[in-house]
Amino acid sequence: MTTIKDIAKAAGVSVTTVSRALNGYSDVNEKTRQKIIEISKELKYSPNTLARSLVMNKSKTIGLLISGLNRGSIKDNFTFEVLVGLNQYVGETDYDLVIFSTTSSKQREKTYSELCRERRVDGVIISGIRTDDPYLREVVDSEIPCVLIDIPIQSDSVGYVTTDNVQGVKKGVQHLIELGHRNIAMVNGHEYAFVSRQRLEGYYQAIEGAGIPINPKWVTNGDFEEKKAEEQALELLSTYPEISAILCASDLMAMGVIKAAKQLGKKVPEELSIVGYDDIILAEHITPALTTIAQDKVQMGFEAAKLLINMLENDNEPHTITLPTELKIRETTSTLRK
Amino acid sequence: MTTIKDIAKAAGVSVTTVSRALNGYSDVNEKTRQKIIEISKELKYSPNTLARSLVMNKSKTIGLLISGLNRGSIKDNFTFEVLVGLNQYVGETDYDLVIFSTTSSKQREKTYSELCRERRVDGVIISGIRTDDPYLREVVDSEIPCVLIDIPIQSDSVGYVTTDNVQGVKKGVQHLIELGHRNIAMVNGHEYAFVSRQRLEGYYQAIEGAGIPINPKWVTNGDFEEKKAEEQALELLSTYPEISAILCASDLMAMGVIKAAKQLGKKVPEELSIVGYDDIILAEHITPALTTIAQDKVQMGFEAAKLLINMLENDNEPHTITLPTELKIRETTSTLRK
DNA sequence: CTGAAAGCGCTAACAT
DNA sequence: ATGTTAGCGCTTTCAG
Repeated sequence: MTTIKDIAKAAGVSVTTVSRALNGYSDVNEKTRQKIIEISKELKYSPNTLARSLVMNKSKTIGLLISGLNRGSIKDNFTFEVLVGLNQYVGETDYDLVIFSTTSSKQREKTYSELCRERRVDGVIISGIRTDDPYLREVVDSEIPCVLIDIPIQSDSVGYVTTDNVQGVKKGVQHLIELGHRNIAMVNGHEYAFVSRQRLEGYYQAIEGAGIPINPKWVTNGDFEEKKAEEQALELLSTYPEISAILCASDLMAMGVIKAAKQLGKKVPEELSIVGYDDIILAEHITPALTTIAQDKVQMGFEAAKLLINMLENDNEPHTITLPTELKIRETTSTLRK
Repeated sequence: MTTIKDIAKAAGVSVTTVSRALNGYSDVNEKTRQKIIEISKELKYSPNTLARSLVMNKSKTIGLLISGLNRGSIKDNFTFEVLVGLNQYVGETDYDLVIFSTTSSKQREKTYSELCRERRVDGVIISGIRTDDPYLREVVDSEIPCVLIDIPIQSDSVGYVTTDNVQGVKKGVQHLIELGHRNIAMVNGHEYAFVSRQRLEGYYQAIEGAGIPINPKWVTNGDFEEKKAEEQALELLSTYPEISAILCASDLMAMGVIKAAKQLGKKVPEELSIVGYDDIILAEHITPALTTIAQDKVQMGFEAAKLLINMLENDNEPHTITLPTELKIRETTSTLRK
């Protein structure tokens, strides 16, 4: 494996000059540079980024702490789309992404900062972490630049990108209200997700905004799981048959709710309108196609990478980005049938 | 940032001893070791893997060369599932995955080996590459251990994991034949994919095995694209209305074919039976649910990682794994209607 | 414009 | 059982 030493020898110069020539410094004779470049090509030289990182104390590497890289996250490919966005932006830079595997048994034997420091990543992107995850506290305390996805925390070294969850749900609920619904329930995620709190807030705002009294019993948690949501909906709809519409905090849960409706012999959307959240691939392909609040997951990844690299290179002030959502009206919502 | 030097100073020993103590060497007094470990905790020491990699000449890092990390690959989440499998296995080891972003404009300015050597990866996993990709030749020539997904090439340093594509398609076609079909067309991928060649072979074997004459005109390429497959099917079905069944080399293409059938007013499966390949998430959720040849993509990723790390650590001989497929009979195939 | 020398943090002979 | 020394490949003062 060729090193700058080899090149120096071949060119009859010092390693210093080789280093400077290859890195485009100005204070090197253009002829010398050309010669060095030529020789380095002949010798098929590639710089050793490890050595460079060691001395420069930065690795041009971004760590990925992503919980959704497991079998359970395949159906809703939120994680993948974020990854695509990250990759898209990072691909245009000289950074690389390293995946910290946190699925394993050994996962919690290393603290967050150990993980980062060992690999000497310049920054980190975190997605799919719960608010009660011990790593989260560490992130805030740590000096390492970090961008969170869907967790609105910020400091000098941490920023975030998220979508406007309050507005999102509001749009969904208002759509139902416009269709004449007043008995609107909600199947939310769980209390350890920031987005769930925000989506609940959106629900309240929309309901109250329409002068409809809030019934806390009509709000339940489905843990973002299809099965759990199905069970919750089953109970909800049996106990309160007057419910005519349900807003779900994820499309997967909406699919569970559709199953519940089917079991109870309630036709969707004639007897029960359903709104999902996310706009996963499945949403438009199931029957009936799911009305949902779409968020651009690829964009989220893209912006997260952009934000982090900006923080790394320039240190711009506002480290936060909130993306809009879009209501996609499809076939699971219709006017209230008396 | 604490280094072993700091620890050495604090413990009153040499850096060598610290290094040995921390790395579990036997030739160090147990008391000294305990003291060193304690101090290293107090000082919140994390080893610098960069420095270690540099001197050991291995990085405990696996490079990922994956073409399907872009918007176009979201619908069929083949890539993601492979990634999940990779992550699952790698997570149990002390390796990390680094994603080489090849989506970018700068992508082809670096050769394969430059990419690998710069980051000093110990091995590489490649997926989604075409047979005419210049990287492929480099892989074979290169010394760097590599596992290919779905490309049956092997040497001392390269292995592969794939599924039994011949058998897979054979099962699909035989299923159609058992249903009474004889006029069976095929929408294949493209000539730059090994799997396409193999799947075509499976088609031939099954057709000939049943004593049905082969009609080359009934085999067409859809480039693994939904839209392209739709167009091809449209032409095929218009020109040869006697075709009663189509085997597709991917589920996405099968969805295109379904659209084509719809346009021509052909009912699926009553008037046209369709078999897909892959068993993507969508397959069982669309209406009618797609009969397809399933491959376990997560498993593929898992085995690929396992294989590579085995090659890295032990150098076992046979570097190849072929996984089985499974025919999933759903709603797009039925007995031939006269 | 170029070179000598130091050092990034770590491991690995080779003593002792 | 422990320390000394050298060196991995690179960048970066500091001199010249």
